[in-house]
Amino acid sequence: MEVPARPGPDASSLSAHDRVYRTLRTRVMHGELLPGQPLTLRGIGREFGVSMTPAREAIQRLVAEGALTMSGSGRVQTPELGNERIEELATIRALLEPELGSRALPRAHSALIDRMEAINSANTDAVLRSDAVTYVRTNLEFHRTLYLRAQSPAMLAMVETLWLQLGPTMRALYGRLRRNTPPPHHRMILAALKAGDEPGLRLAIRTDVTQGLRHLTQ
Amino acid sequence: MEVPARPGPDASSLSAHDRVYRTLRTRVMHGELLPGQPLTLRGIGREFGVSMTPAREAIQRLVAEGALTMSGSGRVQTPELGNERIEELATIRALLEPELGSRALPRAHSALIDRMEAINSANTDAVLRSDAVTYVRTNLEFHRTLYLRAQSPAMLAMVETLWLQLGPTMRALYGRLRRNTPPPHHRMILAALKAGDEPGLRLAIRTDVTQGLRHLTQ
DNA sequence: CGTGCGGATTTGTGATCACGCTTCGGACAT
DNA sequence: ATGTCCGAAGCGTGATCACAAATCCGCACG
Repeated sequence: MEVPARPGPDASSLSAHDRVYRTLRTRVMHGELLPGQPLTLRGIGREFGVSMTPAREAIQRLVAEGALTMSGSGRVQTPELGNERIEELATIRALLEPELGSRALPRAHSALIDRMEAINSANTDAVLRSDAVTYVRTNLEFHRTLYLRAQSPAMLAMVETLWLQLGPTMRALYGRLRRNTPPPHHRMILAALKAGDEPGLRLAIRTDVTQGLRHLTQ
Repeated sequence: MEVPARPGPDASSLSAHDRVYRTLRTRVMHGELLPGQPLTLRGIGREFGVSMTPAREAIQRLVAEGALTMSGSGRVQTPELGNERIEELATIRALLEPELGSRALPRAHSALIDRMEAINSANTDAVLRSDAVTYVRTNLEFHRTLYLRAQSPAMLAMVETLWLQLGPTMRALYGRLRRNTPPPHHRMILAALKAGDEPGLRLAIRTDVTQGLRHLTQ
């Protein structure tokens, strides 16, 4: 119905299937859809006012990225990940994201850190309000704001694919345990950035990523 | 026309778009298509005897995986990667593949090593015959045979996505410099496997991945 | 009250078509 | 001989339809 995705900075909303794709993508990544939620081509087409053709392309693309799973009969739903899969994806995040942080560190000026602190406070707000979707969204924004400075588009795209696969699961997990403490390691990340401490930054990011998901699967 | 892809172990060739997708995917990954080669929906449909619809789905899926690039006007071709992108993808390989090797190490029995040595000799043959496509294919088979033992499907899928993006470029690069020496570090990988030397295996894989691509971009 | 079972509905798949845009080739003028 | 322009051909996009398979719901049977 609503959620304009992010018609955003790029003025390339030319094709209908791209608009559908982008909207569904951010919905999945931000955890607006719960794991196992089914999607139908005709339903999506109806919602976006398009026919089945662009809906099918958008769905197919999301399936290829792992944002959605397709059963043998073609039925599509958000993924329901097992613990071993969650830990595997967390491991990959722990391998890639410190590298992105390290590459961003030399280019992380004070304006960037200020912006990250603002996002982090919005994140803390979401925790106190028990707003799972906003929590996930601001958490990812915090990381992406830093990683954009790494100027490593392929690596960032790969990490976003991981976020995409974890989106519904993260929302469900964060919603399950109503944590009332802000994300623990974001302050360590900010401190390491200010100090220019590269090993400390790597460690802070790695523990933020793994710890954030590890104690949820136990 | 030919190249049955790998109708392979899974007997799920039910849908036409899946058959098209799989065939094109292995073509790209093995470097059977040169960088910049254009693809058209009607051409693919004609070749596979299907209409544009399944051809479009297969293409869209490959674009989502980075195996093909789509211009703003919807034109599709194999990617022409710049050096910085190649090095970035090689860095990601260097981060993920040693981890896969390390996870496979405890499960690498002698039968597996024997199979890898057979693949490696086929690889050496391809080098001596200057058969670039076979070289790329056996090289990837060598790695995949090991990584399958890691039982980390998400990580393996991510690495295969990297191979897919590098496919046309690898073929073009290996074809450009007619190397007549076999891949240098495969023997080190095999030796580390036999010795159960985990740090040595990580190093051997990392250098095989980076060195294999690094001295090609210079 | 639980358990199969059968028909109606809904779903994905693939083919076909119309539309608008991009691209490429040749003719013309310079 | 070179550059420009215009037309035709080819392209991707999206809508619609027919078909087969899967799913769902209610009814009958145990």
